[in-house]
Amino acid sequence: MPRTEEQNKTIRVERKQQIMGAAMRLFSEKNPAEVSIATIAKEAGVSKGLMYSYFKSKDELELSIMNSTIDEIMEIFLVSNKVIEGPDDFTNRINRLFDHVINNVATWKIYTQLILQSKMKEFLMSPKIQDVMGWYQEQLFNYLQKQGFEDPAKEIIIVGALIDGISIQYVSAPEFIDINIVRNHILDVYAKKY
Amino acid sequence: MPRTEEQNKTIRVERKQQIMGAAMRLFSEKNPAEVSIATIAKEAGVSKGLMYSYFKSKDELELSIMNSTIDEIMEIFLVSNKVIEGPDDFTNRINRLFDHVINNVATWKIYTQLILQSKMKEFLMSPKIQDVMGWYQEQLFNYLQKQGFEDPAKEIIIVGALIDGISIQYVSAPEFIDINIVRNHILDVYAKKY
Amino acid sequence: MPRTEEQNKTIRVERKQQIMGAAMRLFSEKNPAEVSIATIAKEAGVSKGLMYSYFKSKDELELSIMNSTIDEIMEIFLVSNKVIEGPDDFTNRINRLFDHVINNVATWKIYTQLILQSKMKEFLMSPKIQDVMGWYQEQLFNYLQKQGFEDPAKEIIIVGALIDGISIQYVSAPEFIDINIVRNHILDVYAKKY
Amino acid sequence: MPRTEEQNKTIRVERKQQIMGAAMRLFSEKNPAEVSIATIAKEAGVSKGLMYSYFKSKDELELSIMNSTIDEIMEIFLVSNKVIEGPDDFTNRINRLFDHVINNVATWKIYTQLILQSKMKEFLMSPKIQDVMGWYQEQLFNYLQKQGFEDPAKEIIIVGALIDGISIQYVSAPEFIDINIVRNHILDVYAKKY
DNA sequence: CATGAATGAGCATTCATTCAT
DNA sequence: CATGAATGAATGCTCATTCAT
Repeated sequence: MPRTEEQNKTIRVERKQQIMGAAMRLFSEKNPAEVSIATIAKEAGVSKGLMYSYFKSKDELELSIMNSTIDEIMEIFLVSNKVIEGPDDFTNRINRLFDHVINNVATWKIYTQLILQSKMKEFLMSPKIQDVMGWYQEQLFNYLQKQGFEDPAKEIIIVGALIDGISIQYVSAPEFIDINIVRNHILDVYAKKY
Repeated sequence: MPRTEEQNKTIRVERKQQIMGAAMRLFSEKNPAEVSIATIAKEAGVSKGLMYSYFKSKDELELSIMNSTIDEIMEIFLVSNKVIEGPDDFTNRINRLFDHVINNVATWKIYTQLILQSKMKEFLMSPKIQDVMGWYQEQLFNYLQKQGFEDPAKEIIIVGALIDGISIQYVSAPEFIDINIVRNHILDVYAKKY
Repeated sequence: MPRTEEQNKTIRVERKQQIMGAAMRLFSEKNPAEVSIATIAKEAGVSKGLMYSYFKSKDELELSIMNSTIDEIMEIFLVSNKVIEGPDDFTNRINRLFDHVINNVATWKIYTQLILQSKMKEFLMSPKIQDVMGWYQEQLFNYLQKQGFEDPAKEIIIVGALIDGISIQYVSAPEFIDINIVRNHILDVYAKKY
Repeated sequence: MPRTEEQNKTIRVERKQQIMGAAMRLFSEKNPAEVSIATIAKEAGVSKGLMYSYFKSKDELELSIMNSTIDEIMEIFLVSNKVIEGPDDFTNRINRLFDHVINNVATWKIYTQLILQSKMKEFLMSPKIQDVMGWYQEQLFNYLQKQGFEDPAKEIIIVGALIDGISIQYVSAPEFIDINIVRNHILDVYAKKY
């Protein structure tokens, strides 16, 4: 008795995640160029041939992973598009972000590798990303202004550098880096309630 | 008559730099794994075969570039091993560092890519690197203590994160990032003269 | 639907023999070092890439052929491990051997090439080979003693030299060498019935 | 002061022998195809370039060695073209031959490798070689006839097989083979004085 | 005569992709 | 939907050969 269409759809979604999960695990340890389709297939527990039923090419698989990684990280910042309501909300968001870095080293390793690739530039400059980023910076600007910072634009850059810097250090060597020192510093400086 | 040994040495030194320069240019744009020896040879204007007269393997070439990149960056920090004498000296060092980032984007792009590679971990943990890093942190610690900071160790981490963060942003998209905002921030906070 | 495991096994066994057959044909004419994988693939009627699905490397292919050649030749001598029962049995064995040389020039060409390779020495000195050889010499010794030869050990060396010598001559130029003269000589001298 | 033409000629002859000697040493251990010109040059203590002033190509070098090896071995048999005068002369020739095998394993290793190569066939079938061989077989025939052998042609084949067989065994593993057993056997059978 | 830097064709090997089953 | 045998283009690397010095 053949599977229903519904069942097939479920299988397809599961299989796709299975494959992407395997690929992410491998890509976080090695460069995509150094990970073969055969290796990914084995890690995912499927045949090489089946891979091509889910992704037209290795490039498309890489792109899918890039997209879902970016999406995952964007989601952290967005919190469903709501405005930053005050120091507590800001604190929550920062905590969410740092916790995510700590709990998803693989994702962030991929993310940091990605932003260094020249083919990512166009991607990061795409309207979608720019929109999210622009909106987020606006939120931060308003929040920091409300908090009494003279040059909120400058502070945004500083916070961004701090987060990027400590994240890259952390994913490079999680066992040697105390990421919370920077987290607390950011909260101390930018989430003080007056 | 055959070339003198002197002449051959000169040729070999020049050629080697020619090849390493070409490789650095390409490695800064793409992952080494995605850059073929043939491409490097063409960029360097030499034949594929000659590459192997200067580097036993592609791996050795990559390693050479890793080493020279690390050496170059270490040199920025060391300033002939002298202690940090005061705010002016600190300012000079920070300027030297930021100027180097601005003028050597390729080198720093490679550097940031390198620290994400797992095979680099052992390298960065090697005594040589750890020595330099340890010595440098000691210098910074003493300087920041003299400057009146309560928790110099914390400040070192923050400055490190700031520098790493803004550098990675800058080398990713130099035309969009105003690296000097962070430079001035660091100087404002840590090089104030009392 | 995918092929059954059984079907795949059959395919792999056939293909492997196809490749080894082609390689033996070529190796019997030229030194393995002078025969490229591309040539073997063409002779076998498969793609270069497929070769590596059956043999991890060219070296492994050469080794496989060495092994199967040695095995084939050992088998000639063993005759199911039975003792040499008398002149008739001895005659049969000698005939079997000479017939095999005549009908398998390629195999013997490879065999003679092999015993000259220094890397074969350790192989020929391996316990497995030494066991078979030792057992066989013992059998011969007993037989020749029973036949009334004063110094059977000496005769074994002479017979061995005769066989090796005429074989190498025969496989070098089958059309010019009358191998049966030596066959008859051996039978005349060592299989006379009293 | 430039070298005289005489001196140059001497140098050239010496250099050539130096190179051929080095090549023979290496060829006796490894297949020519596995020995690079660079290796031969280093072993001979000359530059790669110089090799080409003495031999137009690697092939020509191999051919030169083939020729000189064959010449050297032919010389053993010929003894200045004199007829075989009797058992003592025959004994001397056999001894000369066996001693040469024992003292020139490298040469004989090359020789045995050579006769298995298909490109050697035409060489061995060349008039020059055939002449020498023919003449030598005639000598042997006459000698053996005089010694009272019924079928000298058959004996020639047997002696040839014995010598080839024991030689190939000896050069394969000199430390395990007692070549003199065959030498004595040949002398016993074919150099008995009546 | 002598050197070794330089070349490029050729080789072993890998791997994304296809396709018969 | 699922498999893995098969392909062939591309890659790292070697090596005979050339040639400026």
